[in-house]
Amino acid sequence: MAPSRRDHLVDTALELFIRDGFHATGIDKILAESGVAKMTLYKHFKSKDELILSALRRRDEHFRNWFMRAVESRAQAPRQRLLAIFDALDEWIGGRDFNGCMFINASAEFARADNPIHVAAAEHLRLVLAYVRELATAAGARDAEALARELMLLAEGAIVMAHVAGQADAAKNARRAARTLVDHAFA
Amino acid sequence: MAPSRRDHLVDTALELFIRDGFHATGIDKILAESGVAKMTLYKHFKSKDELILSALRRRDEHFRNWFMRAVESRAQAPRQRLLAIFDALDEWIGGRDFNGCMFINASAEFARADNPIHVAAAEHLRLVLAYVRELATAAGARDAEALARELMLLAEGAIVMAHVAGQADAAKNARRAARTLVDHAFA
DNA sequence: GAATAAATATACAGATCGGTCTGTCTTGTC
DNA sequence: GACAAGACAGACCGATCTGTATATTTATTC
Repeated sequence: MAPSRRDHLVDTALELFIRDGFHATGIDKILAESGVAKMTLYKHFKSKDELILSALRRRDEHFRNWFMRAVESRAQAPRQRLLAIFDALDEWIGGRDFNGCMFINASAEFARADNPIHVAAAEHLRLVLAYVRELATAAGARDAEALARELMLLAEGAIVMAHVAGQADAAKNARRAARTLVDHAFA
Repeated sequence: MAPSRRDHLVDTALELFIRDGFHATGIDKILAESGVAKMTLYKHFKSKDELILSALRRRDEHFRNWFMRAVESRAQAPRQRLLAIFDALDEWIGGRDFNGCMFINASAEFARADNPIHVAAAEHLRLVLAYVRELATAAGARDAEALARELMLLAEGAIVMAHVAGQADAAKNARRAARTLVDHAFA
């Protein structure tokens, strides 16, 4: 079954938003790239912001799905999975299409905390943090919440250092630090 | 001596760029806010991008100046200064005007690595990292480069978690993790 | 006080923005 | 074959964008 026009639109928008940013990507470029008519877009979405929100939702789904599979396929032991987070991160960062975290970027362009787009970005981080907390709990960390938050800091920091400063080995540095923190959390 | 029109322009632009972002801040808004004429702007800057670059340079100067003073006024012992980084960070994040890191935001809006604005953002992180490395070296860490990079990850991660997810205590979590990493680096 | 330089106001150009409207063409169903 | 739904093309709207041109006012300096 062919993807619906709506899905195709969201996929195309997602790609362009990640590559060029939100403000820099005009409606017309999305339409030209996807071959969809303008009226079709506005039949499915009330505004560009709604399209952005749909793209963020899809990205959140895809990313977390990929991430959880990547972590869990790399290690069975819960404690090893906490480190596998950074192996997955390294794979992502090293990929050809890496262009930073879409949600960090969205928060940058829609800075006010009450903007629905910013709220969606915050929710994404909340969900990823919840997953890391699950891993930490399963591993039996003394303070799973604290450990999860610390590992999140390393992960987000690695994304930033890789994207902004071009540090290709950021995830490897993060993994080394994570091992120290994990060891300490179980000592 | 009154600040020059040029300086006033850069200061106003800086404020608006931090608050609303780069693409979302039009030339006209900067002019209206600063009370400067358009021709004056284009006498001093060839383009908006040049104004952005000037704003980034000023921000880099101001921020690193503030940051180094904030760290060094909080602790004398080099090893304590490594932790004071996160106390300074906490003060910044808790401030009323905190709106994320301007350089992370710039890299988000100007995503291509060869864009001069992106390059300027990368340079800022490089300089901050160099300072942290100095602190780590002065403290006599076994591997100052590695420790500095790890602490940078925590710092950038804290900025992201605070701005995107609204985690007001991100710097405190980062400080806790930093203590573990620092202790480990001297063990 | 005249000359000079700088900043001003204002209008405008040309492009692009998000979004609307009209009308045509295709497609599937009865 | 008639009909309805949905996607298409493309003109169009007002607003806004960066950047330019012109002409006036202000301030400094000799």
